Amino acid sequence: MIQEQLNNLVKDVTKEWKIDIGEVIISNRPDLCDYQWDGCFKLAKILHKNPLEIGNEIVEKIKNHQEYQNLLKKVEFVKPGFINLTLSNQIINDCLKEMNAKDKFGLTPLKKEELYFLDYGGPNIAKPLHVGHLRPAIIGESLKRILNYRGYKTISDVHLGDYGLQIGQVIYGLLEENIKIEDITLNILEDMYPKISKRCKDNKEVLEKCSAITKELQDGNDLYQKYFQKIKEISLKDIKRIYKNLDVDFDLWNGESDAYIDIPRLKSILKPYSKISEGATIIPVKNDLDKKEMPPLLLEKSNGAYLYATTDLASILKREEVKPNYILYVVDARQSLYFEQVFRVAKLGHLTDAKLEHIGFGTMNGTDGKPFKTRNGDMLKLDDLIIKTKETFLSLKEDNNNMNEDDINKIVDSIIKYADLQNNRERDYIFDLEKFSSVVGKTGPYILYTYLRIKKILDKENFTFSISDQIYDEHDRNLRLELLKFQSVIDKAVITRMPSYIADYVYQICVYLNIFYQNNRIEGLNDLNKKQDWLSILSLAIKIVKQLLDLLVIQIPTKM
RNA sequence: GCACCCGUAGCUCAGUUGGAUAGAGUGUUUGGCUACGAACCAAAAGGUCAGGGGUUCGAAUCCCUUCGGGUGCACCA
Repeated sequence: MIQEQLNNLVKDVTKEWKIDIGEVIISNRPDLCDYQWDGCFKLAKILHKNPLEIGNEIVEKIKNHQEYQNLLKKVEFVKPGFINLTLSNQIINDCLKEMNAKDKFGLTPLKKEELYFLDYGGPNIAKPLHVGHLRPAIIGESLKRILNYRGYKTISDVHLGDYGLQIGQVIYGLLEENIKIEDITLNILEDMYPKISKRCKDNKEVLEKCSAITKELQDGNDLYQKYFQKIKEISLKDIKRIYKNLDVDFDLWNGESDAYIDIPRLKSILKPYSKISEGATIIPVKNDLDKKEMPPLLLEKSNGAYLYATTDLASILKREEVKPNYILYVVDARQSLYFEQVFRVAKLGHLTDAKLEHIGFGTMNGTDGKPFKTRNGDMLKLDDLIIKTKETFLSLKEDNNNMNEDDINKIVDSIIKYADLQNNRERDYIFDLEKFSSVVGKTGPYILYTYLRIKKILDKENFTFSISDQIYDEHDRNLRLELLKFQSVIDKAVITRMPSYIADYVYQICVYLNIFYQNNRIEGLNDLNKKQDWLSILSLAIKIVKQLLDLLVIQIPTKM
């Protein structure tokens, strides 16, 4: 990897000072150089010298280094204190050849193998999937693919919300309306939860009844268990259908109810740390370093029923069986305090050796900046979002109606996923239906379109990959240089757990591809060497684009 | 009340161990199809990085403070 080679070069020429100076980074002034290094400032400060003096000294050393001719076309020291590095054509092309030849475009092997356990999706079996479920599903799936691609082992678990109060509420409603188990349908379930949930807010008595049902269900009440099984069966079938459409996949379909058998063990482990407060079992997690308030974790309700926290902790015990190095929870950022509590309890009881991370994502707001709701105050169902996006897409061009169904679905899917994944996941974001139907600019279709138009060139021509040591113009060079960033982008996405870096990168490659396309016509080229080089570069570029799209859970249509 | 997050172009947003001239998309104005597909490319205009103070050779980024917005704070998930 080129960046590493440059780093080694700089380290080598500065080793006599034995000072840790920063890394060589990709230039933020591409008009001046390809890579930059700003360690002169730090060196100058520590050595009490003029940065200019040090800079010139280092430049001389680099020029005299044995690797210089091979790696660089130019190295210079510029005003405030930067060392600017410009790559030689030779090394750029060598790197590209290597990327093409090696598996995963030459991604360096991991230093050690680790297992990531990912908890994402988190659908609730009592209610239909709505647009709010889009983010955890897509971010989680994308992260899983990124980690996997980087070489880590992963296990994904959907972690169904299937044993809490919401089930008690639905069962209460079904019994009240005398709906028999065999008559339960998806539609009935979809109506029931919001109805009873609202009543619980207004009426304490109903809430208590639902709470009691939940408790009895957890204790194994036969009738409630039968209702629960049926509700789960119907609901899960629909949930699986939607995730399949989204190309989101899980290794495990466990839920809160599956964690139940580990609760007695959990309770005994946590016994030394537990206290009874107002009839409920709590675990204080505040420590002396806390500036903020840190409420205790509620392990068991005063009526003996278990909560989200109980099953989450019990799930950790179960997950520990596969000895994960990390457990990632891809859940709404508003739950950060909650996860802080859970993680502290997990540490108290030494439930796992894994590092626990809350991968929070921002709240989805409407265009008014308030939490998103449809006109009638509900959440927009995920199915409806897809239907609406599809309708808008078809109305854009008459040609779109002539495309095959599968291609249309893939494009619509790319619109939705790319609109979501390009956001920095930690921030709240505006859910704008208009944005979810745009096909121009920085969108899924822009990338797919770029891929297909380049693919078409390649399909017409007969060639095998081979590149000379030439680079023909600035557009050509920019494209080649962009491809070299592959490893550093993947690494950044892994470290920050942010798919948006991948989304950004694939867009940037496509921008350079389109500029190239516009300026450098391949068809009818007389210079056969140039033609060969360009076809090779384009073929490598779109292979990379395809791979990056896969990491973003986006599929490529046959045409558009 | 306490705590956390956020405030960057008209709008939506990048900018993460502090670096050079703060970047995209969209919208506005304008130019480019006899063309490997114009779902594209090119150009212009658009900024007190919420305000103030501090640290630093250097701050959108770190610290303090004011204002504005959002979120969370035990029997929901």
